[in-house]
Amino acid sequence: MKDLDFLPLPGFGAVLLRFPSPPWGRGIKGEGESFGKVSDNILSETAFMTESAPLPAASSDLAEAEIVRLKHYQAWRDRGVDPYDGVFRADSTPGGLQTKYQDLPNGEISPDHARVSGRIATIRNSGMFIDLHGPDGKIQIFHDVKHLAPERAEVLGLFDIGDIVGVEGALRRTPRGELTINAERMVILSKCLQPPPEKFHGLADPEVRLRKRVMDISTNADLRAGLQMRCRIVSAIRRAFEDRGYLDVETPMLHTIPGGANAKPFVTHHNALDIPLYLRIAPELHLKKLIVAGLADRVFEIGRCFRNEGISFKHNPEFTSVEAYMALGNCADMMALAEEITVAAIRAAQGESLIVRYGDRDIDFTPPWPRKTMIGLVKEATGLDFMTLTDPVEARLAASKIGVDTPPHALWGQIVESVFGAKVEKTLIHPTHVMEHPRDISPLAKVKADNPLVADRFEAFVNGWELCNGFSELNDPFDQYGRFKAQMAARATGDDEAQYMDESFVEALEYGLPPAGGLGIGIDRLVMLLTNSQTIREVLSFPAFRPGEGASVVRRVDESKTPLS
RNA sequence: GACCGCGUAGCUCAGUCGGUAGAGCACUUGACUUUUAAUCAGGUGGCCGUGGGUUCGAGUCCCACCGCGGUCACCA
Repeated sequence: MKDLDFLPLPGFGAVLLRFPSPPWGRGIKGEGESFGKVSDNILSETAFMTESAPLPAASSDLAEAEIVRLKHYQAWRDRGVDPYDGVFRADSTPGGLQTKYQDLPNGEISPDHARVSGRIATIRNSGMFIDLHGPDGKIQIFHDVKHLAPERAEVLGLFDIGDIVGVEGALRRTPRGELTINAERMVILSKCLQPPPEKFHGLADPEVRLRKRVMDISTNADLRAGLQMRCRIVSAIRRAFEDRGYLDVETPMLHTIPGGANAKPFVTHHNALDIPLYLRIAPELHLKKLIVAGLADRVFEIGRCFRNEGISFKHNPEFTSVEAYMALGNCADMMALAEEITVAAIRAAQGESLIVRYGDRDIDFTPPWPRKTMIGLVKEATGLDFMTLTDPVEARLAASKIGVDTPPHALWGQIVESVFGAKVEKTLIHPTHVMEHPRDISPLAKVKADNPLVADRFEAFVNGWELCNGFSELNDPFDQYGRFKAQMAARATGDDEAQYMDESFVEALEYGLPPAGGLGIGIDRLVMLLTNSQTIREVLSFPAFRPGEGASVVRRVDESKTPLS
């Protein structure tokens, strides 16, 4: 056996395991030339000295599994290897190899070599079989321990589940059908000091899942697939807007006046300017300013909004929306656009079918979606016709009689909205455009020419959730100024989510905003529907939660004075 | 914010009527060497969320607090 030919030189760190030529088939034939060549590369990539780290110290409250990992870390150091400073160039990924060699028959060995990196997920047969997980899939690693030199076999034991390693070797498919790399070398690229979650169940406690989010994503294939799907959906949405001539723009997150929505903002402070700044609750006003400015006739922005409100299965303090504005467009254009964009997202998620399975429901997104007025839906559900109950006092009394209580200062439109929210919203399972929202609750939308009580505005509801919001943008600066004044009055009566006067926005309107349609879509909720996720946490990489006491092996070791022995 | 539920080993979970703290995975020692959540035999590992109370005795009962979840409220 030629094992010793390939031992790393003293002081050359990261090449740790060398295995002899495999005792089977074509691997023997190809081994000499390709191995020698690649070997030089790996040696050159990894040939560097590593400083000896200070001896770690472990406090007695470390779990045994943590201490073992620290000892393995130290053992690498003792061999002159920095287990965080390896260099490895992969030419393949686990999932890519699964696809490329899907036709390799059981028991066959490919003449090809591959170099992959990944995280050790399981170790079987005392290191003989290792499952290596990468973002796109997994592949099995095989070590023929019988042919491993004793000094190398010893090093094999320094690998732990969770370590990130690089592996090179020939490809084969085992008689039982598992695509496998016959490892000729394995390199430590990053030592895993924390014991990973239980390999079969992963993390189950919802709190632990949040606090150890990194490991949840790493070990929970469904979560990982959902987050990856989210990214593809967002890309598809971006492409769909660009295909329709919309310019992908960015506007400020820090606002001097929180505007564009009725919501409570997060407040921060700019030191040099010595002014409060608000994390944006909506990009709306800035995007319309860009239309005024003539940057483009069509703009869109996919990005974060922040609202200082409660957390629930469909609310996160920061969330992602897309907003789009179309010069010369109107509310009807936006309803059609909402359908097109949603269909593009569905195609990215599941292909041709527009029937989306969510929980135990099949939701049919086939356009065009039904278009109904809010007043009409409320009348259908309750028998109350708010077109004839236009006095706030009468309206409030009527709502109260059917169990919908509203505050004394509530405007007619707010009462209608409350009844709609209580009696109608939950019933809208299949996509439905709800049109003609009350003017009172639509301070940025044009009123309907034939009915000044309602705005030319719609919201699309799916599964009882609001998914889209769009309208014919109010571009009359006189009207807009008056609407802001009305919002200020509402704020004065205790409505702390009413909007602020934004004089710079009114001034922009005074330069002339062309007639325009605007649309907003809640990305998180759309992704929830398309990934069959029951909570918004499943579609966010790092959902919000209250911080608790952290636990870190490194920190505890640093604080300890007991040397690790 | 209100109510209900949960919190036990690194992870997943049992824990009966209040009476010595349990299993699987992980880790470790050994066996095994073409496994697939490998298997087999032994071993290590606990502030039972935190603090108080009742009791001869509390993981278990009571109170408070912390965290999480659910329902409701709030929420474009």
